[in-house]
Amino acid sequence: MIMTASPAEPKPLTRIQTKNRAAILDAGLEVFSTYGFRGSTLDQIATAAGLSKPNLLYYFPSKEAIHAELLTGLLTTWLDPLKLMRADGDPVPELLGYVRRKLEMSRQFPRESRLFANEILQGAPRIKAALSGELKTLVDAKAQVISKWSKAGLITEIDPHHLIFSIWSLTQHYADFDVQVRAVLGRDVPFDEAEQYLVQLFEKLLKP
Amino acid sequence: MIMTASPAEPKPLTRIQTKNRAAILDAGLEVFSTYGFRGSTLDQIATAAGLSKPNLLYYFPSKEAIHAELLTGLLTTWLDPLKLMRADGDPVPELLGYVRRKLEMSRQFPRESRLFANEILQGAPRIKAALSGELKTLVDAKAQVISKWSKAGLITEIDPHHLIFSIWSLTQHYADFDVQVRAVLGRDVPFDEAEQYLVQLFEKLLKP
DNA sequence: GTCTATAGTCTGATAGAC
DNA sequence: GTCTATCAGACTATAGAC
Repeated sequence: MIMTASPAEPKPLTRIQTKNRAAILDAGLEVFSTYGFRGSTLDQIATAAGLSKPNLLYYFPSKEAIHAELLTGLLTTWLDPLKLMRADGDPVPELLGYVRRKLEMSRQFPRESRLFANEILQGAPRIKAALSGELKTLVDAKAQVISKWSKAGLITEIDPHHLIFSIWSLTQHYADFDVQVRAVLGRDVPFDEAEQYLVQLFEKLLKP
Repeated sequence: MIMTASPAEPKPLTRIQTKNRAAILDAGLEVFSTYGFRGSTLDQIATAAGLSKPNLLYYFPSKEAIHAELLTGLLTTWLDPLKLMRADGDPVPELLGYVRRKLEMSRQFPRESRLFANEILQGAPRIKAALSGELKTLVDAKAQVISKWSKAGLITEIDPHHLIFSIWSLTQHYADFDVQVRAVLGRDVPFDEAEQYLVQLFEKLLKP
């Protein structure tokens, strides 16, 4: 009798499995990003995915598992725009590029942004470790780069951590508080206007 | 038999009623601001208030009623800092004053900020009307004031609505995403630093 | 792989004793 | 005014037929 010793035999997924897993994750994103983890139910997710509840639990062992897979998949995507900021580039264009990429994520992935916002707003119980680990490490490294730019006189003297926080808050606002922005403006979120505004803001702010 | 015709006889509350209602509202704020409406349970609120669940429902008819009372009470408080911005004052100090008052609310009432954020993030089902009504009216009026300042050359040319959005997002970030800020900085939220940073940002931005 | 049926728990809310 | 007891429905998750 022949058995491989590998503990993690990577079973290939059938077409139907691939399709259903994708449907569940998309439905989970929709529901979790709207109601948070505790406020979401398997019934909602199953209905949104077009599956029965037991069938959904055939693909994922638990509600936690769906949420966890969404969050871990998301973190990488979320860090990418900041990773792309290069220390050897021109400071202002590098920072403005970061702002633009981040705003673009709010435009294209508002549900992902709200999923993340919900998790943090609710105390980040499932992702706190990654915040003080992976995220802090990356932010600290990039803050050092910004500090060097400041000291070299290439941009104004500025607190690099607060600068990064302000980029996060300003760009994510248009996704996370989308309902409020639309209610106040009386029209859809004008991302092109927002981009112009943010470019104006950061160009003036960063000027030495 | 004498009966007043008044449909809303304002029964005076006993001391114990006043105390218990306050305890329930405080507990509700704590729980709703952490888990959102759907994710919160009466059990949690009752425990936090030091009451039994039936006793809690003696003071408020339903979960909705507690949440509604918190939200309506909050809206006024939330609009006040903007209302205080005067058209006949000096533009830059008036706007910086607004920024400071708003940040001060994040510092002193982070739970209230998160309650509001949760509600909006989850689609604002219980407060959408106030957003397109009362809030929009106030914001539009103040936006006109800012526009006049712009046109008179007292501040830079700027989109007034996006300016207001940016004040909201920057100040509320320190309350709503408090866990993330603390994780990245590795220490408590430094509100004094934040204030200095935001003053620097808006002074540079507003300069004509 | 997908279904029905259901176990076992939690939820918002009520009844009725004290 | 406050409690114990409890309801009906919703909840996550499992068992087992097909």
